[in-house]
Amino acid sequence: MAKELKDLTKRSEDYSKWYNELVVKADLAEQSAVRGCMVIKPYGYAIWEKMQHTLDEMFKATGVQNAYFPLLIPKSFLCREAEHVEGFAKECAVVTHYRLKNDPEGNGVIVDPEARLEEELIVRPTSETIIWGTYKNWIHSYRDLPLLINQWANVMRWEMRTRMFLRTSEFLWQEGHCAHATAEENEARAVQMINLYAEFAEKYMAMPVVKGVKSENERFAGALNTYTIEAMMQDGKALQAGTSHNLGQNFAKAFDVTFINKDNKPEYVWANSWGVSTRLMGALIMTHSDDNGLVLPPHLAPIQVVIVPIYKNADQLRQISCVVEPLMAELKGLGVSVKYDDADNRRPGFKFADYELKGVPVRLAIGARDLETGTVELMRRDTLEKETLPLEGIAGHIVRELEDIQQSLYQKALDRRERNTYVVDSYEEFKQRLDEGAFVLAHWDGTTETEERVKAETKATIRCFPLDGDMTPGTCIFTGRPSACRVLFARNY
RNA sequence: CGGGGUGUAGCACAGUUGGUUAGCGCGCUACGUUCGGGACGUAGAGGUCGGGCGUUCGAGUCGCCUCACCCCGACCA
Repeated sequence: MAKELKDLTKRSEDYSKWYNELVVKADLAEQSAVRGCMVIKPYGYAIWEKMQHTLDEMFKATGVQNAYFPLLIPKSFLCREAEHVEGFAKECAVVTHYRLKNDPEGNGVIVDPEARLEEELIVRPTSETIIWGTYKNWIHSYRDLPLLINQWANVMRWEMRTRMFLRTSEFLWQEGHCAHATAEENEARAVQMINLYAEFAEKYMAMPVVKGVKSENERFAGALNTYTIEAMMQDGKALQAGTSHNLGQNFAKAFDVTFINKDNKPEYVWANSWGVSTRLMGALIMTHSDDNGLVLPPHLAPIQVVIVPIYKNADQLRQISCVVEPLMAELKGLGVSVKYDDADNRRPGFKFADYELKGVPVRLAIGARDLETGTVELMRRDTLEKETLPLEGIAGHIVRELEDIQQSLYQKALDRRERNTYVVDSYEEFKQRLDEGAFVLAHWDGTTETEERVKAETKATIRCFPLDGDMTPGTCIFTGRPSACRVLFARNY
């Protein structure tokens, strides 16, 4: 037992390298042989699929359709939008050849030097360029607009340093690319999508977020305006969880995408793009998990309820199963995802610990004792509290309990963020609060120069101008110059 | 690309001033006893010690080279 615990502690230490000593390694992913890429294991992928399906339905409700564009982008496409190149073209994987051949010296295969591509292809780091290259052919009239497209895809950025879930070389994401006829409609769409992300984060991930606008320095290469949702992790650091960009007419101009408007005049199309990635899984882990492992909000848990039978022999198991099976049917009828773990190659204690590690929100245990008394033991993953309840009416109770867990996870995260958010008026306090792990609302003179100086001195960056922030002018706490409003500072992942 | 660190069984590690047959724990396999918080006993399987070259009678251990990974910077969702 002591050894087991030590082992668990070791796993905890191991995981802390990634997640700042917050949670135990929950075995969702592992590093692949390819530099900085991850293998997402089935249970981890099930969580991602749940996120995908939920987001997909939300997108479709706003009129967005899914499509798919090529993985490889001709290098020339990336040169079209100057600012985009400036911000993005650097850390990319490049395809230079199209064929291998057998090594004449017998050492396996080599790249065939004869097979050099005339133009290199870039493994997409994001798809704006190829999509706008395509939109040129799709958009001719105001009747073709708005064009609302989303793609679920993988992208690759040759990151110098990778971190599981938060910054892998290859990651899974969705990227929405919309084209609109007017600037107003376009801006409204960018705002709509950041609101959608915020709703997803709060309702499904139980993760409160600050909606805001990025500073000029932090915004997407080629965008007029970048909206962001920023979440606070358990150590007080910020994580950018989703973005939505108003790209103005930059990409339309770069790719010559015009339409004939109602007055029969040609006009450039207005563009926006928006995305969230497997980073959300990192956010989920770092927001709720504890030393026993994952804690999943019921709305995203692949398994919401696990039932563990406790029995001494096959006959007892049969009796327990007779009680469990109708309950399973009832729960499924209520839309609850339930697993009955009657595997006899693991003992109950092992299963308990294992499902805690997996973050299953509700656990039921039923043994011979319960059969006699007509009860069941229910445990909540978030509080680890156990209760013995009558079997009668348990399904309805579970549904309410799941909802309660969802709410209380959100409330707990919100309380933590509010407790650790400070309105600050001196540089001294600014530094002190950051060291404690906090969000800081402070006045700033609006210059990139000051922003970078603060980053160099404190490692804190401007996360955003909060959309519902305090708009009262003041004086910059770094330079004493006038400031239009308070901005949100934090250290970030 | 700079600075630091680690490579020994599936995982996590120990391995003395160089010494003969390379070890512990977890996991794995078989059998038995167990089963309400990660069970226990017995018996097993599993290693070109990251790779290469060198020093030596002898290298997991020393030297040089190389590769991979991790951490801190620059880059970034």
